[in-house]
Amino acid sequence: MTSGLRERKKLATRVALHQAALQLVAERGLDGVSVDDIAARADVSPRTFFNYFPTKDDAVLGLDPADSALAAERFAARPAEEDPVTALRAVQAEQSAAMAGEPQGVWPLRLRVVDEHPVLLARLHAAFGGSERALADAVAARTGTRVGVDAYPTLLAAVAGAAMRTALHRWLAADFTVPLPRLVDEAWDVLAAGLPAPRR
Amino acid sequence: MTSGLRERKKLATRVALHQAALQLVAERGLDGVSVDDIAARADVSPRTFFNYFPTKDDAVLGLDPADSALAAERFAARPAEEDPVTALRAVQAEQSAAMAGEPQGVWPLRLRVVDEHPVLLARLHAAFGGSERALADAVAARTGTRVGVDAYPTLLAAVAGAAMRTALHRWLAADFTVPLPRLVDEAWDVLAAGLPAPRR
DNA sequence: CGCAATCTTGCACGGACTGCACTCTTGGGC
DNA sequence: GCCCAAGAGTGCAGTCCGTGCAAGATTGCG
Repeated sequence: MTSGLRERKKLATRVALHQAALQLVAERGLDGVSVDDIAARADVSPRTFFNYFPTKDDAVLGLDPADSALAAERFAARPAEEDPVTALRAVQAEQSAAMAGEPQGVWPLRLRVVDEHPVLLARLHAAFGGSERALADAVAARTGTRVGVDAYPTLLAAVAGAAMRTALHRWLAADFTVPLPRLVDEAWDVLAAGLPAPRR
Repeated sequence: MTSGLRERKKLATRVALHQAALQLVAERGLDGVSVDDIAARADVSPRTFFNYFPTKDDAVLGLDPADSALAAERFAARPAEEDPVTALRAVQAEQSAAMAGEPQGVWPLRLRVVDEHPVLLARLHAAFGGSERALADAVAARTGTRVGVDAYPTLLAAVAGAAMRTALHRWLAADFTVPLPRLVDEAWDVLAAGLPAPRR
């Protein structure tokens, strides 16, 4: 699983850099923290920082680049006879549970920090965008449609992103007192019903 | 309407900077163009550039900051008895027609450039995000729901963004040979139906 | 015509990020 | 255990982005 010492060390510094970046920015704000600060707290040279993250912002978010393919893979792994929406709901149920269950409450902290820095929000959305593109391909494969030609795959992928972002937004607004998977589920209920106006 | 000479000149340089940025980046790529280059082509000093745009990326996109409130305003202006989805469809019909009708084909060029530079895509999505937040407030006001508490307003706003982005994506993919408003409309048809799997 | 507000510009600076070259560590063959 | 090749960490120098400040030019208005 975790192969050599080399791999483990590399992962460790990556995590250390992310933690340092996230915590420092939470304390001092994005502009109050320099790359040098982050590198110092993680005990590496400033130059090394850029061997791990291409950008200060990326270090703060600390997203695993492999994550962008994850949703698409899990979607593709669902039983073939399943409705696309049903399959997607299942995938996001898993994912949201995983996010909520991460140790140290990384996601809550991430979301708080992101909420205060529009730039990071843009970066996060860009990451979602990567997932969505991969997901659109998977949806196209499953439904026999074509990305770019038919509306369905791109739209469904984008809507999935919308569902997740909405859920995250409400999760933050509720100060993380509500289970994230439930919020995701509620979003899909509204979507599957065709977005009817709520009765007042 | 257009008041003094001052105002007109200011707008002119703003447009000049945007055009210069967009065209240069289309020619040489984002990294092949510096702020100095852009300022030079627009005939202003490099320092002045930053009086108009906070960022090189923003100059390339050249979005009017007032646009972020536009969708919400038009939505609020729709007849009160209208279904939220219906109202939103009408707003996006107007907007997409306006975008497609802009002189010089600015939007096609923008989209081509954005397509080649993920960073710009992130910035563009951030701009959409601004619109969506304002829109969510408007939806909340209309439906008597609360942003952050209820799913509906944030979700509907996010879905509207998804519809528009999907339409823009297909517009680009079709090399702008299909009318944008039709693509927007198709997206909403699928959404209003609850995202049923397309029959193969 | 002349003053006040506003724009433009140059200067200097800090921070992000990159290419290059050098050193140090790790992993594997012997 | 020894050695060497690959990979990782580091320092240095340099480019470009973006900002505060203060001086110079332009416009609007009385």
